Amino acid sequence: MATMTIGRLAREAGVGVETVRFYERKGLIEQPPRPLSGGYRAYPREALRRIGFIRDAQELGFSLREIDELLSLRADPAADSGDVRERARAKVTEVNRKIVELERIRSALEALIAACPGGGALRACSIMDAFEGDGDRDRA
Amino acid sequence: MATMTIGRLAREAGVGVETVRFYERKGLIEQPPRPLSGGYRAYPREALRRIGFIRDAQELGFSLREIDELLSLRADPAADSGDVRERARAKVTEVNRKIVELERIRSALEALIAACPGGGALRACSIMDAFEGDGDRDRA
DNA sequence: GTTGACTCCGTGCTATGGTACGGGGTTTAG
DNA sequence: CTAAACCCCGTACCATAGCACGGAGTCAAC
Repeated sequence: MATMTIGRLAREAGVGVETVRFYERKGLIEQPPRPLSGGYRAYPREALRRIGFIRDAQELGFSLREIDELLSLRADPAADSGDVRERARAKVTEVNRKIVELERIRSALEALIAACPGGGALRACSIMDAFEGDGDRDRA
Repeated sequence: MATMTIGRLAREAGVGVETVRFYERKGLIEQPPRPLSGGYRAYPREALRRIGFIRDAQELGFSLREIDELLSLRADPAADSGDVRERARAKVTEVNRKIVELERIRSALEALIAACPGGGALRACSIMDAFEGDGDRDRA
């Protein structure tokens, strides 16, 4: 069969069984079909990719609520596709901002690495000396 | 004078006063000098940039503990600069991974935007259809 | 020298994202 | 048909990252 139990899904996804149930309660993964009168959940393999996406997005600073928003962006005939496009574009902007900030941090780290090439007599330097942060975030 | 009170610092940084004190307790910003016998904290303007960095890094999925690690990467003569370089390089690798994942998410969003150009009769599509996630994270 | 805004500190509460537990029911293998 | 391994659900507990509060001290201005 092409389905798996919750235990196997959790193991393969590298999370706990409780985490899968937690995501289900939060609506991040849909409750899979199960034999009437209380049998076990039978997950399609696709659920594995979905959990992978959730974990990836979490490491990038998206909350579960935001991940739910990402996942519920869908273009089906029943939805207002203009609205979906708009929200998707907003997410792209957000992602681009994150990439820019990560690149700034990377630059700062690389400057730090370059600045201390050996056990020489260097002036103290930290990541803040190289980080180009202007604190523009709250001037909206 | 070139210093500011905690209230002003918090306002300009866009955080609460309690948050500043919280960061101080956690060692993320050092306790500023203050008149002996209990006067007010006098923050240098630099503290503003530091808080900016903390907020930026948080939005990118770094925990306060990890941010502390980033901030304490410093190449001063008293430190083992080889070790600092090594840790900095590890952080660069981590940052690069995050950038790659964000680019994958961006591609998926752009595919979604392209796939639903108007109110046409399109097959349902979601971000998962375009996301190239192989779930390799736990095969270490 | 008093008022009002601000700061001090400790303590307690909240939301998020889980993890642990425990008394059951289910499934599969022998 | 029974035992081991797994799953069910609810509830409780935990760490992280703050926010709220309250009584007291401080500072600036009038």
